[in-house]
Amino acid sequence: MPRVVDHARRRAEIAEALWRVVRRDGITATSVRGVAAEAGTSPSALRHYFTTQDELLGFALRTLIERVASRLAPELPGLEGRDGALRILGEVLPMDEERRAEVEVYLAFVARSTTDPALRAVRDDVDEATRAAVAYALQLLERAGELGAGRSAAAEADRTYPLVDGLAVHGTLWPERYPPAHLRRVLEHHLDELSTALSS
Amino acid sequence: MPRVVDHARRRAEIAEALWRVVRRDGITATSVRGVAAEAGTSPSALRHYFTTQDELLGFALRTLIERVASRLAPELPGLEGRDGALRILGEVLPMDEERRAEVEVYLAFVARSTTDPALRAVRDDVDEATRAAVAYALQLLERAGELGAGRSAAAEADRTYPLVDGLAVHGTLWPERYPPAHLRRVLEHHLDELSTALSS
DNA sequence: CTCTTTTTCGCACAGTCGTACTACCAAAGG
DNA sequence: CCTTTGGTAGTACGACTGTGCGAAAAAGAG
Repeated sequence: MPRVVDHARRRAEIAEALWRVVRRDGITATSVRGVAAEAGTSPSALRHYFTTQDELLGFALRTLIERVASRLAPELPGLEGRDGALRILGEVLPMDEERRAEVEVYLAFVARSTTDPALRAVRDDVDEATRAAVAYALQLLERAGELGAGRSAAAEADRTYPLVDGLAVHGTLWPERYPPAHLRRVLEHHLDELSTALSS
Repeated sequence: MPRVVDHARRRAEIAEALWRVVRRDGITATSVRGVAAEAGTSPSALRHYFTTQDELLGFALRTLIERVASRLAPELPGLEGRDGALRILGEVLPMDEERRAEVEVYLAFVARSTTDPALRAVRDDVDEATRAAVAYALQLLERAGELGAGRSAAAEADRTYPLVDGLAVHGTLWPERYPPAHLRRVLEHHLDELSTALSS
């Protein structure tokens, strides 16, 4: 066997290089040559790991999603009550620079995914997974009795999901106007509200 | 005087052609040649109205925003109470195909605006204007006594704005999963909530 | 008619894109 | 040592990009 290289690790490194290029130049100006330069290699070497650009883009997006998911998944079984719900909902929010970068890259991919079927499929999965995560957070509240009388976990999830997504977008696009403290305050205010009884 | 052409109208037509191209091919694949073909002219003729591509993109985005704003502005003074608030908040939501198209194009521009200073400025203005519109809607509720006791119009605006924006994004990206009826139901549920007293 | 001016068209230039192809290089097995 | 093979680099090709330039067309003024 010749020169051994960790294939999976190399692909992941290239994906991370792509994220940096997308953040710096935008997804429109993200080229195979640019990513190769950022990763410190040549376009030809890059093509050894990804035969086509679409494959590279798809892998980079899927890796990004998996990174977020794998950060939340392991501790998910141990979560309970309001703190657990906050932990879940807060994971999507850009509370630090790392997560802000992730959302920023993701937003660029979302725009592209409207006209790219492969990316579109990933986008649909992300929506499904996020919605499920929010629904689970609401169930944690309900189970802990932190959901006010007369409230439906499903109905409140329908409202909480777009709220959290909207907060994530705002916090990512305008971090000065909507800093982490603001996001947290709005989210906590919302959870406070959910704990009160719903008077018809 | 030679062949007279309504300059402003022609520019608007070209902008609309650009919107169609962005929806069809994505903003990444939106080229001067493509827009010219969609508008039924040549790239050279197009260049007579927009000397550079950045100028074309900026004008198209600004025109899109003005279109939404001019639809809401005239009837804004006459709006009152819950119906008025619903009217304002509903304007941003993709309740019909036309508005869904607008939001879709806008989302494409948002992605681009992260790396384009001129578009970025417009994006910042849109955030400011939308936030002000939501705040105004909340004031309408407050003035009509439809804001529950103990509630602050400002604090509820902080929560309502990302909610509406999130609903708009969801309804645009996944119109089958989040159809107009769903958006309206979630929004009304939220307004119902705002009319109740806030128990500390 | 001619002249003038706005609009349009065709062509060309330099640059970048994705990707195919070929040669080279390094390291492990014999 | 040599051979084999995964990885890398260079180069090239055709297509497409934004944009500049010069000529043609078209219509009102004289």
